[in-house]
Amino acid sequence: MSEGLIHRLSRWIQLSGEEIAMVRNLPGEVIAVDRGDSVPTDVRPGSAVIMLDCWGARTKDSWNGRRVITEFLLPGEIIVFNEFTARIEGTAILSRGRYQIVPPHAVLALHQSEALSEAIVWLRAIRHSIRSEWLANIGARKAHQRLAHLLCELNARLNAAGMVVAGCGEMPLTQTDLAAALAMSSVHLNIALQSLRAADLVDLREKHLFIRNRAQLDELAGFDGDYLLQWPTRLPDRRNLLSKDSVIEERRRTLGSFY
Amino acid sequence: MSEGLIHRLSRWIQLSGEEIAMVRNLPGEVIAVDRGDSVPTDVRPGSAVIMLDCWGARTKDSWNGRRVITEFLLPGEIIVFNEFTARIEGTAILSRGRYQIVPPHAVLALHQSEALSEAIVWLRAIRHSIRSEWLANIGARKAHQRLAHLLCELNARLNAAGMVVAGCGEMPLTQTDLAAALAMSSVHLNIALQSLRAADLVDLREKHLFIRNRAQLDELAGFDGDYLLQWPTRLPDRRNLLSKDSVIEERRRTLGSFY
DNA sequence: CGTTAAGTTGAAGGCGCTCAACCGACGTGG
DNA sequence: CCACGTCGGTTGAGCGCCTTCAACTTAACG
Repeated sequence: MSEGLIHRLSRWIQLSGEEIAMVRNLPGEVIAVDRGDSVPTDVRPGSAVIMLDCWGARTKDSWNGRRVITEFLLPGEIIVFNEFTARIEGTAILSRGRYQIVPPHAVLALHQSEALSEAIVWLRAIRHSIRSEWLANIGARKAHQRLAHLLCELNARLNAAGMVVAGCGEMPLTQTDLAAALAMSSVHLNIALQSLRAADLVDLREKHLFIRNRAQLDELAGFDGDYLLQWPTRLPDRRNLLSKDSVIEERRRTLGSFY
Repeated sequence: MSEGLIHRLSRWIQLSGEEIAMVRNLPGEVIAVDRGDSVPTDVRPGSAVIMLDCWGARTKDSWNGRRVITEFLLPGEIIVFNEFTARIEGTAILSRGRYQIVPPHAVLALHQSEALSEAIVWLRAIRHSIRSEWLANIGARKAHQRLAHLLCELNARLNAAGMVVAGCGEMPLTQTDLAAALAMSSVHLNIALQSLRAADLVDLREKHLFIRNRAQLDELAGFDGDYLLQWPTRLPDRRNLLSKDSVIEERRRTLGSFY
């Protein structure tokens, strides 16, 4: 079902045929949506939402009625809901497509696989790291650099799902969306975007993002993809630090707690 | 040892004498530090850092050499390190004091207590929610409102540790620190601060924060403390949704995964 | 005392905001 | 089939928030 997710997971781990089948045949309601829809806030804790082929965003309605985007959800990305998730942010749909709600028992089943469990935790760590980088991005860069940085990131994340061909991938975000994520007005975002276009760095139109000069764009943005944790060192072997039972218990407890 | 942490934990759960003793007698090296120091990056995964009586910050060195603060660590707050933590951000010390590094086995021991485990997860959820709010804060508010909002937050967090008396608490952050957290220049932060002072809303000097007019400050900042999750509803009882074994397993797996 | 860190102030300028109008594409309904 | 409304994108004008640079003060500390 979700080839994007499988592609992402396969980036770090060798999935067995059984595991691939498990992911591909995940149970749970598949929901067809369009831009403007949102994921219900009463998703059962422990469930996971998989963006099958639509884009989404975590949003917050802040002061003055401004809707801020705190995080983008790309096709093939997975997010596990819990008691807090809905209280913190909303979940908006930004493009036509489908997502899936995987019930708690199936999420648990995924975690039975050592490799899948590790990969899912890793994906979550990536999302956390991205938020951190966003704060740094907004805090330190000028508008056109911020935009360049975000486009680099989105391109890399799309690429991680195998959705970039020849530097070009589908990217249905509106300029308003980008502005809401980058803490700037849509008017100025338009200007920043055009400066990138004028320099022939990116081509962003008809819902597609085309990086025309990756090296130069990275340079302008000061982009270093390390924070995306795309090329992980293997998790350190902790079996020599703790007893065997402790290892299992510790994995259960702390792999999920990375900040 | 860490009365602030105990105070924070007690906010939601009734700690037994045994649990209080367990927290108070946590093992692990206590380290005396001063502003400018930092927590080593090679903290063993699974360890926890407790800010006993010093302030800290997670920092990121972004483009142009700017050091951005992504998160403040207040006295009595606890953060569990894992394999990713150090790769994502540094951990700087902002005031003289002491922190403690609790070894993995002791962190696991804490989690043996149902109540403590729940509370620690809750504290982590709060920290995540705060980051989300920061993005919204920076994205939607003007400089003086951003500052007001942060001061409201800090006051509330200090209060959660029982460290505010008559609206006044110790707060050793420099204006440079505040600026680095709020995505603004220290010069303009100074101006924003003086506008708050002129309106007699806050008094910030000699390392103390005094909220002089809470209602008006909240109003100006558009501050709603809900995101601090200070008045939680109880975690929903999920025992009717899953088998007994599943409940235990699910808690282990998903309580840590809240985004 | 000399040095360093933190806070304060001024001046100058530009980056980015708001407001507003307009265009093109698209979908819908009369 | 056309009229219309909506949405997203683009552009212009004006201005003000905020930044940078710099100098100066004060406090803390050896």
